[in-house]
Amino acid sequence: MPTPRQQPRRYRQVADELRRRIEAGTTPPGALLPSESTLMAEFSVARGTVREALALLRSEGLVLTEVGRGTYARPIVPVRRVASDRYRKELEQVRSGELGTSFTVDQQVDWSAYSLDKEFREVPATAAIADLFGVEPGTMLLERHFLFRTHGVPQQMSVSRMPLELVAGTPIAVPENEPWPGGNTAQLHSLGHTVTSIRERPTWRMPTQEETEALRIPGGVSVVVITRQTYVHDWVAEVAHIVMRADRVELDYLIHLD
Amino acid sequence: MPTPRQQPRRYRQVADELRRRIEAGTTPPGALLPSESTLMAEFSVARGTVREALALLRSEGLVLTEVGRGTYARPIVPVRRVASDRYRKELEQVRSGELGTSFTVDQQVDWSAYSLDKEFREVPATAAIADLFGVEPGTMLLERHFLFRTHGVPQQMSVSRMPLELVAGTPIAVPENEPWPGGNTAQLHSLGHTVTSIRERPTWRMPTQEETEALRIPGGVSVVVITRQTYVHDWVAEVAHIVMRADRVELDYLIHLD
DNA sequence: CAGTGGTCTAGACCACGCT
DNA sequence: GCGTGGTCTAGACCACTGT
Repeated sequence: MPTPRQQPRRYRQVADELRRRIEAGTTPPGALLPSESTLMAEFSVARGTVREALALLRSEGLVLTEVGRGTYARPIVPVRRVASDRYRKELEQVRSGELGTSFTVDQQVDWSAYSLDKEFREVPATAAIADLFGVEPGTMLLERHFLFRTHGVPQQMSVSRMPLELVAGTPIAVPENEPWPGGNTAQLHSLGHTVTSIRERPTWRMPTQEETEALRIPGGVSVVVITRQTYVHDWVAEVAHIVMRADRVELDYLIHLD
Repeated sequence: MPTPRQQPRRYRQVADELRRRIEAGTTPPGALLPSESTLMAEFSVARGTVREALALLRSEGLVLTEVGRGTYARPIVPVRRVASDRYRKELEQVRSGELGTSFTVDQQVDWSAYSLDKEFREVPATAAIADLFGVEPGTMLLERHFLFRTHGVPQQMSVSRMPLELVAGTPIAVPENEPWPGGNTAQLHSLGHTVTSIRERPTWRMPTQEETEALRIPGGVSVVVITRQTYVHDWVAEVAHIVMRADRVELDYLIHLD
């Protein structure tokens, strides 16, 4: 039996007290915590100890840190539900001729409230991507990089790829046609292909430097990365990687059994 | 335009070099990295700097740390695919009378190779749980805590709840009947209810102390938590929380559109 | 500019795993 | 018992954010 520590670690004591204040509402969402030097004085600990305590709270998702500004309680933000039935809705919209994309469905924003940066490239498939498509490595792809914003705020980065052979010379290969009403589903529909299923594999990790800058992610916040394969029967028509702030999304998958 | 740093941070240099060694195979999976004091000497930096570098690699999932042992490159372990069609398979097994549970389906292990700790409680529904069931807070539930192991190694913790009214006096309320061939699906089937859909909401976070101990999670590894609702038409028959090591699972959702 | 967090140093004592 | 990482102290200089 390990002897329980007589003295709980100081950094945990500090973290516990700060957590208590946040949960009690003494430090309401969005409010700045005391600065590191203030906390050093308040708890009579070294700065390293204060920083350990704050790192713990960051890893719990309770606080965010921004340089020059400070550490603050996680603000309440509307969390975006990324539901599996969004693709069904998208398909219905396409068939009925309505506007929208799965992005606008998730965000519940008007089509007009979002904008995106886009960059198209023609690249050979890496081994990993070729595997997801089920083609030979080196097969040429149209790779489309997007940065979505709502009301000017960056929300989502994605890379979507389609076989170049499929889209070369079509309106899909023209960046100016994005955003395309109805999204991928509509694009494939315009080529005569109806999406039959979508496979999504979500993973979580810390953001890369590029992602931190592009999505303006504060310290301690991780990202969700969804690897998506768009199927037309057994054929993979599109492979995408979608990156979002983990604290702004809630994934929701409904599995029908009957 | 911010001036790019002339001198990259030392801890990043250390992390970059260690990362290079791992990716180049110089430090193969499972191999110990040099100890912190060795790294201090090798790179001529203070211990805090070495520890920052290792913390970065941990957050990237490249290395794991265990006290008294050291920091080592992440070993290659068979990753368990948690596929959405596991419930379909389970339902088919139940109908055909075969043994197994979705856990054994995921793990691809024999029914006999796994064991579990179990603890049953009768508790009133908290507000959050009641909301997931769509009942009044305080409604009595049978709460079943499980710790699954394969070949003795802890793999998964879960808490599964069913309305007490539904299961009181039935074999489901008897702990000795676990593990129950066919799992939840079979249990509900035995009461005359056929599962029609499953809703899963996955989230990621750092493990609690309890989870770290129960699942023997090394430093830097996070957990996946799946909130599951088992539906019989519009009625929620079960609410579960499933906790797994994030580096040992790959979530895989297939969304049928036709 | 003052104040914030980011990085870095150079010590120290401790709990834990292995042999 | 020895070496590992975990925790803690007390300094220092820097970059970034706001006023």
